[in-house]
Amino acid sequence: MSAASTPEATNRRAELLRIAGDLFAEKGFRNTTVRDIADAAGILSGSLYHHFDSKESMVDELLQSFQSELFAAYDEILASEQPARAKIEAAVRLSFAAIDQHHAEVAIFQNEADQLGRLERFSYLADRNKQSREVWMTLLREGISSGALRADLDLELAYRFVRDTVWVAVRWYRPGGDLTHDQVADQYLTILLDGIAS
Amino acid sequence: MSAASTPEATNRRAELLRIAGDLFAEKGFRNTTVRDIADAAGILSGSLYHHFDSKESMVDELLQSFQSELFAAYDEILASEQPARAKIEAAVRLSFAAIDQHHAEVAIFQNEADQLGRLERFSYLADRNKQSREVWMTLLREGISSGALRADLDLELAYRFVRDTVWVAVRWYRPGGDLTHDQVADQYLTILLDGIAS
DNA sequence: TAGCCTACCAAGCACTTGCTTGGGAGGTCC
DNA sequence: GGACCTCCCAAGCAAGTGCTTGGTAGGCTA
Repeated sequence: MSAASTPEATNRRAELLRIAGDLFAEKGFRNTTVRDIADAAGILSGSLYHHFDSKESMVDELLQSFQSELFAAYDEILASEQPARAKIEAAVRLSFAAIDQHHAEVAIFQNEADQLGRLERFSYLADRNKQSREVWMTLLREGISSGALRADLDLELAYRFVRDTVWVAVRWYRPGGDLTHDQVADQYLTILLDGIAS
Repeated sequence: MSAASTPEATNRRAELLRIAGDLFAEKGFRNTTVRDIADAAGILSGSLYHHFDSKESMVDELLQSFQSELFAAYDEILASEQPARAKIEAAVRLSFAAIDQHHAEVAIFQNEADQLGRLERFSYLADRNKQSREVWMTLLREGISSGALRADLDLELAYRFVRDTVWVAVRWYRPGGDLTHDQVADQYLTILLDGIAS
């Protein structure tokens, strides 16, 4: 019925979660069937329910553990002692590192957050969304007041611009490709900070 | 069996298509059932098949007519006699106008192109993707060779950056909101061209 | 007024969906 | 060697899926 008493004890469970996450990221949550997951794992669909309560709980676990890790890292940057511009660069780099190391989770969050967020179980997604907004707005405000960023920026639009440009890269970036995530982050930062005009 | 001999003759059909498009955009294609569409239209699901062959043909018609209109407009900009920077600005503005006026179609294309593209019927989506790449790469190259854009740009990454930042706005932009699509385009262009740094 | 048309309903078919049930093979612990 | 545990299979259920079928009401045309 329930999973192992200590979830981390069994790594079969962790592997099933990884397989499910990859499929959710590739085909979408609703578009991935429990039979798809079971096939990819080499077992029958019913056997998945020895490890997990439901399909929902799989994606729930993936998103929660990823987000708690991500936001802890954001908080560290916010609390650090460095110039505003360096903080922004660090936050952008962190996001690209997340795309590299937690590709499935980022993709799932980007593609399914709107849909899942309507379910009560996933109401924390809206909270994390607000939290993300506060992180970036704080960084942008610090940047403006310190003189590192243009004072004539529309804060709200600038926030959306930064947020979107950072996370949308999950659509094409593939771990192990030509460029490392830090190289991509460098290029994005030069464009974001200084623009493409000469 | 088949639809009206002249599709534009009946506007009931056009309205059903609009209703379906809104639902596809909001809930996703697979996640929208023919019963959802019929409910929203106030008829029974079977009655939809008097107007359309299949659910697939509905989204097909939406995407094809939108894209043929969009790329005709891009071609006009490419062929026009104006400086490289003005062409880029025009192309960005055109994209935001499309988000405003064809919100559902843009959202569907952004969210479903990867999935639908795997079906042979929607193989033209990949062609349009290449065509879009050629449009933007041409604009960027003209910008660099004319001196309007920085010469040290990574063309490939710059293209992805521009493409993504333009279309991803469909996620939050809502027609009839605080800002017009042209105001949003202005803000995006200042950031894209000159960056957020001071 | 006969023939045809558009737009729809009522019912249901074949299939897919997430999930449940009962059980069994192989290992571990005392 | 008995009790327990982990991990899985075999079979199937109820709900939901896209789509089909036969039919009907009301209008338009000759």
